[in-house]
Amino acid sequence: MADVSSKKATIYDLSVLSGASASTVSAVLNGSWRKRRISEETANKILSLAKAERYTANLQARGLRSSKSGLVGLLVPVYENRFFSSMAQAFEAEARKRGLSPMVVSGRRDPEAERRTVETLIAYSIDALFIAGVANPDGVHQVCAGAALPHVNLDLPGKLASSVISDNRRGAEVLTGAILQHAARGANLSPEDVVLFGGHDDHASLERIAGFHAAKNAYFGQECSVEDVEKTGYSPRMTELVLEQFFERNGQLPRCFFINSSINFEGLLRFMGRHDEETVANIVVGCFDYDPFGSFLPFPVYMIKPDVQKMLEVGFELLEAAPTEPLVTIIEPRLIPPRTALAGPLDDISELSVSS
Amino acid sequence: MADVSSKKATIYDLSVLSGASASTVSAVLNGSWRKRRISEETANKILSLAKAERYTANLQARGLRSSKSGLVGLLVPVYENRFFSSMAQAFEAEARKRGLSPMVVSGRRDPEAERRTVETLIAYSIDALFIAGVANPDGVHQVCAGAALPHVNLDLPGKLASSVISDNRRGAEVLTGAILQHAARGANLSPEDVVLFGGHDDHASLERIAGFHAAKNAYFGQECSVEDVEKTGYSPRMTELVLEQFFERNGQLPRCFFINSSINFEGLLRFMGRHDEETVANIVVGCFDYDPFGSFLPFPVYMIKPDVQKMLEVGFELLEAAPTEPLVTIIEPRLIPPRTALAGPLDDISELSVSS
DNA sequence: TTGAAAGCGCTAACAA
DNA sequence: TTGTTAGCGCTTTCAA
Repeated sequence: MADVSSKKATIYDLSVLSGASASTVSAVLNGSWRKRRISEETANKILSLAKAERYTANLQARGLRSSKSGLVGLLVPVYENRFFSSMAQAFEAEARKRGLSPMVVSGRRDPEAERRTVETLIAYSIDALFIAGVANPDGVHQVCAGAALPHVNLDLPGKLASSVISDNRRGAEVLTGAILQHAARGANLSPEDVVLFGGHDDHASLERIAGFHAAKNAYFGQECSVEDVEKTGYSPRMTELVLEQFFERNGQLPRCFFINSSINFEGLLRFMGRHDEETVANIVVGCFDYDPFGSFLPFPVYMIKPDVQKMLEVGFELLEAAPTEPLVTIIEPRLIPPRTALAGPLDDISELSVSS
Repeated sequence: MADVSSKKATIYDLSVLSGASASTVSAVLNGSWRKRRISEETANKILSLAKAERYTANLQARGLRSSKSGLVGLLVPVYENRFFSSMAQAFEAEARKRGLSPMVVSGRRDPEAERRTVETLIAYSIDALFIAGVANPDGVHQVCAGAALPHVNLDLPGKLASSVISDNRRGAEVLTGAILQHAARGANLSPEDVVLFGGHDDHASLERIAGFHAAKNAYFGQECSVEDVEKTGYSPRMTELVLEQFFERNGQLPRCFFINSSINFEGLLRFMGRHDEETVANIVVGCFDYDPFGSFLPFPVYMIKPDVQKMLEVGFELLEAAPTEPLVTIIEPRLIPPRTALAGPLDDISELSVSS
């Protein structure tokens, strides 16, 4: 019977109980016993003993000794956002699938915080790091390089390590095409009716802007030289501000919005909160990010859903392959038409019994 | 100058370089040197050496030796949800404020997964665990007890440890009152116009149902004995199913919805995706959870926002106080009127420079 | 004011 | 097929 004494059992306890040496116990318990040619008999004895004693390995000790902790990190800017939280969800699943333990941390787009949290992860000897959405990629890369930490960039490209990114250009093109087509059903459009809000000078934004312009040029059959991009960074507050300014300047909102991310979309929500429903009654929105609630707002919202699951699969493969040259893999995102609520992680589980 | 050799510096490296012993270096580097009466001079020498060598402590080794890892866990069902992701955000902030490292894991409301992930956390010698939203609290509690792991229940009460929960009853009462008042502006209501969807037999659901009924009884001035609760568990799919059944049975949706959580709300979204906009044109919704996008849907949505920040502050205090008897602390949530987009974590950061 | 030495729980040569 | 031994990097008595 299991000893109920609070202290956790160690391989030494099992060594004494089983009569085998600590190293034999160790080998049995970490699975390397076949290779170490330990008899099935002793293995079984130790295994059942371990179960009886509720043995679980001390992963800090194992990590210290073997200099690999089994921890993998994911750095996101924030959790409170459908894109990054779904990324965290996929990351956790993918990590566990590989017997690794996920550690998700948030850098809050603050270069200081980003560096510090990554340094902390390194202090815990994480084996690898996935980097998604940082304010200062160079700073983080530098820290990784200094610690010789394998890492993969997610959703943003990097020079020092492999990257998995969405097809921002093509996604933006498709998204822009969709809102143009939708809006054109009602009335004639001119180039200044179609404006992009959000983004900055990062790679993703620039690609999306390029795709946005490509689609507009194709639609209008000309090089549109109007000012149709309002950069706001990844800040809801700034997006709201810029929208207010636009509204004041023009007396109305543009007919078609391309919104660079759900974070910027929250800026539009704030604008909506300060104006009546008429103000947004006729707009058509395309957002480069997916949020099920965003999909049902009182105007048509087309969304682009990056394939985070795929991105993480590829990311882990890249990590394992450890190519000599940094590789960039581009993953196709998916256009989500208005009024679409996709299934999520909670759909995979067994339903609870239902009473009325 | 710092050695660029990839291997990380250890206290022994600094010991050699400084001429002091490893134990002295250790004491200086972990801050216990004043107490150990080490001279300011040697301390400073070692400190500057450490900086030059870019020394960072190996936290696995420290943890192994001192049998406290500095890791705190948070178990949530899923990330992809505004409530739990804001909880993760607050948890991380609160943990770092205390010099601890957060590890957030998702149990996917799967009793097996919940146990396993908690066991893994324990294997990494986490110092404490916060438990929020599990399918099988008993299983998890048992694992914690077996490892003598201090833990705090969040958003659900538990017998074995202290709990911090929302005032579900009062919140539900306020929320129900708000939707009743709103809906009454248009037409006369009868008890069967006001229906609760979601939840199960867990404490939170039961309290919310009680608050819901209290508010209805107060409004209608009578004990309403109508069947006005449709339990669906915390499953979008099941919620959708039950809504479809309701719709088929009655030829229309109820006028007023009380939705037990944003997870159930996603079930309503799916229903909406399968029906035209007319079907939901006149409903009034109250949701026990806050989501900024949910707040702007094409019908009035009142929401209750649990005060996760406060819940976590209290949670950590409870952990530190370690009361002999489990304590239950109730935190007031906040009613959010329709069309409200609150500020979030990204608003605290410095804005990027903005170009047009 | 500092150092020597033991050991946290585990892994991995190397012997036997 | 198994055991012995020497650490991984750190903390912590205990002595000096």
